[in-house]
Amino acid sequence: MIDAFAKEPVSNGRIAAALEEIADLLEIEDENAFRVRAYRHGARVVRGSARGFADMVALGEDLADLPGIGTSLAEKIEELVRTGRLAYLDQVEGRTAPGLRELLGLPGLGPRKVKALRDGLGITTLEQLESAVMRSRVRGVPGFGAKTEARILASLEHLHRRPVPHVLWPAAEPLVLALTRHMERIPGVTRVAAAGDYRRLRETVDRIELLVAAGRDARATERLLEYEGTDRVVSRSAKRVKVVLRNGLSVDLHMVPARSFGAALFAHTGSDDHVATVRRFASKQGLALDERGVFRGDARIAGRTERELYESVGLGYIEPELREDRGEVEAARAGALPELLTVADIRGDLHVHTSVTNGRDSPRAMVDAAAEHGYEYVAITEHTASARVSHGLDAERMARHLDRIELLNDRQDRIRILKSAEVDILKDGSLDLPRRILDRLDFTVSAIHSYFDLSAAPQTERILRAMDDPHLSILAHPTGRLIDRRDPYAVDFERILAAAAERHCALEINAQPERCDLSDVLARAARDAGVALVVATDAHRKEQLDFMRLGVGQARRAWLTAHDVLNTRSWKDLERFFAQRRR
DNA sequence: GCCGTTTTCGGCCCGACTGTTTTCAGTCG
Repeated sequence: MIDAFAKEPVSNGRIAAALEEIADLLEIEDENAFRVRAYRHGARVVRGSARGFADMVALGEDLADLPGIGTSLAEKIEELVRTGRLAYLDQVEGRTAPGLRELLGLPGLGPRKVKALRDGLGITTLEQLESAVMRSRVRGVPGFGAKTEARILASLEHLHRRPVPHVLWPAAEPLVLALTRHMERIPGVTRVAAAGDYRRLRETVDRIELLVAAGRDARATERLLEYEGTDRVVSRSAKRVKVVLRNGLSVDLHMVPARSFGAALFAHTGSDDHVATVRRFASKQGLALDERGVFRGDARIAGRTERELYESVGLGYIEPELREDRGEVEAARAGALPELLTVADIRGDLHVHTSVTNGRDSPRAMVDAAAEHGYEYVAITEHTASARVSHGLDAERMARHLDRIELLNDRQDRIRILKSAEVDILKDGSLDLPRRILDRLDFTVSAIHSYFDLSAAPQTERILRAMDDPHLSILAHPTGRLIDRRDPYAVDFERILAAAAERHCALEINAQPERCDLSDVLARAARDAGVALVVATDAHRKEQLDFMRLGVGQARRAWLTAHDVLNTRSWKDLERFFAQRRR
């Protein structure tokens, strides 16, 4: 049935991009804002779905049953999936110029101003805008003045210099910590907190949001400008200052009174959708919720802490990682929020490399570092031979390596060293070690490192075949994506999940910052499909063992509890789980 | 365009900030 449609199924990403483009173009046309929002929301639903919309269409499911998708969006998505085209998008594109969407991306330019530029000066591209700004023609358009013109020029120059819209979470962390320390040293400052994507542990961060509570004369916004990493000021007022750091990341600093700190933290932590949903929930009860607090009429009934805010509207406290409008508000109302995994629950790291293959530190050093983390066990998982670039071990070298690991284990009793390997899954789905070696291992971490561009059918078969081998215990970095660098390989993920659940194969949440693989969305789908998960760092040097915090963060974003994650268990229990695979 | 224990029409979050069109529209978060 699925084959009745186009050979290359239309991806969720492509559907979402089409809906977003319609939203952008309609916005420029000054279409009803709620209609625009409906397209944007639809795009988010598609992008956030673990299931392929193309599959759902192929199975004859009614897309309009999904929240945020109505009959109109459902029809358009089906058309796109079936034909690869979307007539409505072509139509809207046909009446607008292609460069206009880029103009919308400039700070200070919204749909109305973009429209005014087009109607007034015929500007439809960044180049035309730049030329008009240079000749001071923009200030002649109604609604524009010399200041706006100067700001546009600054934005354009900035655009030429830096196409870096975001950083991976761990790159934001030292900046957040340094900024926090800088602000905390200012006399009169009583509290500093980071909010935004950073606080929600999103895999990437495109802006640092910092809240500061201070006495009236602390002049905290001015002091931010003294921070050595500050490159330039974008905007500034008594309550808010926005700067760009030397590395290109922007920082928004909000001055907040202590009595509103919780409400402001809530509002700036986001996500926007979560905040909107909680606000709607409050308003149904006759309560008004904004950055200052929760109000019944003129009376403030909450605002000092987030917990107080949630409770005042009849919800349990919702952890930041859950605030994505993915059902957490309903769960909080029903008292059904999960008790999320914590770093303290983790008893060991199951994916660690050493200098024996492509790691930096010796096995001894990695084991010591793992012991210092308080772990009960650590698995040394070297690459196998076919992973040539990683100096992978062939059968003979792996045998000698395992001898040495056994020796190392005997010589210390701080931590149990597990014998494992990151076994390459070859093109035909077989594992890259002979059975006699695989039998010596406590378990394996198996992964794809080659032929990323197979189409979905053979790639899926390859992985299923690998899972048929009882030696495959954990499928590592299951989608192969590298954030901003490489898309996930094409695969029928639902079949992978079904097979993993049936065969007791665990799936990894790989905590390398540019992997975060599985993603939050897919990890949640895996859990829902009954698949056991592992959070592991894939550390190649001892400091990288700290990536566990990021991996646990992604697991929390996936609603996982300690129960869902295998490496919260003792080795004895873990061994029992892996033994289910090998009769 | 979506949605409904105020259900098929009429809402949909809203206040702060900015620049400019001097009394408020547009943008942002």
